Amino acid sequence: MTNKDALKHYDVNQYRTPDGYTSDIAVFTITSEKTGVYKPPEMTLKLMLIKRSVKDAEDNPNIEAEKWALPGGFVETSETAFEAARRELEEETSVKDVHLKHFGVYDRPGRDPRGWIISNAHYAIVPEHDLTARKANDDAAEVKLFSLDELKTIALAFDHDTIIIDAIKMITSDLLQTTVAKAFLPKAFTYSELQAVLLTVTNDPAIASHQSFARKIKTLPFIQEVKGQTTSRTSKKPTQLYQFNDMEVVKPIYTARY
Amino acid sequence: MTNKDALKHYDVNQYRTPDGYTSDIAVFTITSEKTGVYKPPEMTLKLMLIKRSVKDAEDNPNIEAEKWALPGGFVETSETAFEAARRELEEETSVKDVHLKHFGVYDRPGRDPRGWIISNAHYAIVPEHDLTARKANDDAAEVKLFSLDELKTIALAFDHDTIIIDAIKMITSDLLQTTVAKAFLPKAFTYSELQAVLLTVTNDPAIASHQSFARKIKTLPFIQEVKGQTTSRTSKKPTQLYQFNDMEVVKPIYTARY
DNA sequence: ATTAACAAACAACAATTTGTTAATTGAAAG
DNA sequence: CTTTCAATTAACAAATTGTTGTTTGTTAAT
Repeated sequence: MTNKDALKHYDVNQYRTPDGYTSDIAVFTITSEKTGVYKPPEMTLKLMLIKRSVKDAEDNPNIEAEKWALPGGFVETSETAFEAARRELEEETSVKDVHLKHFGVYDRPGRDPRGWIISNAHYAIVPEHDLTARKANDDAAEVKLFSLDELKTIALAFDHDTIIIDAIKMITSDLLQTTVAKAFLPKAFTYSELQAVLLTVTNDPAIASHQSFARKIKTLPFIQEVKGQTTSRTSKKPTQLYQFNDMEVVKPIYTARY
Repeated sequence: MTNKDALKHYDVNQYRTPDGYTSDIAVFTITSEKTGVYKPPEMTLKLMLIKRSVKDAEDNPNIEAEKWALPGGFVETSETAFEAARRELEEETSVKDVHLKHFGVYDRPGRDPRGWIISNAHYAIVPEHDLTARKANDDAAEVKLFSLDELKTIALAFDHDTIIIDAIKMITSDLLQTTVAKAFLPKAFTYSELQAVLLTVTNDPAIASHQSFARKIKTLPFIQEVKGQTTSRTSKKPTQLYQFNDMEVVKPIYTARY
């Protein structure tokens, strides 16, 4: 094999190599504040952050201590950053099968005082009740959910402020332009539950109007009725359940209404 | 400063570090085949690839020789992968100010036989005439533009087949869902030129129909008429020129028509 | 000078979708 | 029995789209 010969001559150290490769995760959840029985919930999009502890696991002073940060950690040689994110998320929250998506790389020289460390950033969507089982580990003194407004007011470690801005931008456009909203919802949901999810990131009147949205959901090719299935979660009158099918759509901005 | 104390205890070598960090670029262009004078052009989306030479710059056997590959190279400590992409693209094609966007990271263990090498992938949009000035460098025996159909038939280096599939997916959805189309067009363009760009990645009837698209372009909030400016590039009758303004829009799939 | 050719622009009308307001339904709660 | 309320249905005007056909401005051939 000709690659073998070439490898003999290849010196892996002719370039300076990074000092580390980390995987960070912006964990989003939507908290549902029930406004009463037989009412649709009020939903708020929140981001989970951990407070970096004063001492690390070996009892040494911790870097960027007492600031809020995205959960994450070093990627191992045997895994991808995506797999590392899944592993770390399970260590942190004991949740498997979360929706996870890469959204950016952060590699600005000097972004981490420990050296040339590249961060591969992902966002995750975790249902609220799965986060209640979360627990702080050695490196994380505290875990807390922040609304997008609260985020503006706190001190963040490293360049996590930049990463978080990008994460919010990405989850916002994905919620509106893809079917990820399904990761926030039960398999079968009502039109008003879907609507509440979307309203956490938009105030588009065509989505905010009950009549328009209830009429529209019936015609969306990527959503279908669950025939004969209803629930009374959101109203006294039993209401139709819907589910996403596996269709993915891309709609041009050039054919939309303005 | 408390970070200083923490750094004394931080051992940069406690984790295995990557053997390299590269920046790869999927360079897209649209070739305009003029179908005649005073006619709108036929456009085709193409990807520029380089053929890896048998020997490298030091006259040693080259890795993945004679396969087609994305241009790219190692990121230096003093720069981001994005800056490296810009630098390499200028070295390769002598073009500055190209539209450039990150779209993925490739870090599967074993993807590169030289070691643990992480690729940060970008796509670039370069006007066709800027690519004519391109020249092969030491590492690149040959440079060629491939249509999306031709790409399926050739041997690609490393995991560049996967990277290219993702690049095409990304530029397709960006062309339709953002205003990047402007990077393929002159500052002022006709409705049929914009239409031709979009038709390289979609066959949506609302875009393909001349009447519908010509009527629609007047109502798009992110495009405006260049008052009183016309051209005869595409027809004998002088036709109105348009330009993108700086508005960015996000249109939900939930309010589109199906 | 007249005419053919042709993309762009415009017109017109039916079909469809949306915005809006109002009425109805079904079950819970008092 | 009545009230309450989210969901659903109805109805109609307003706006947008699909479609077909006509006009316009210019080039090029006769």
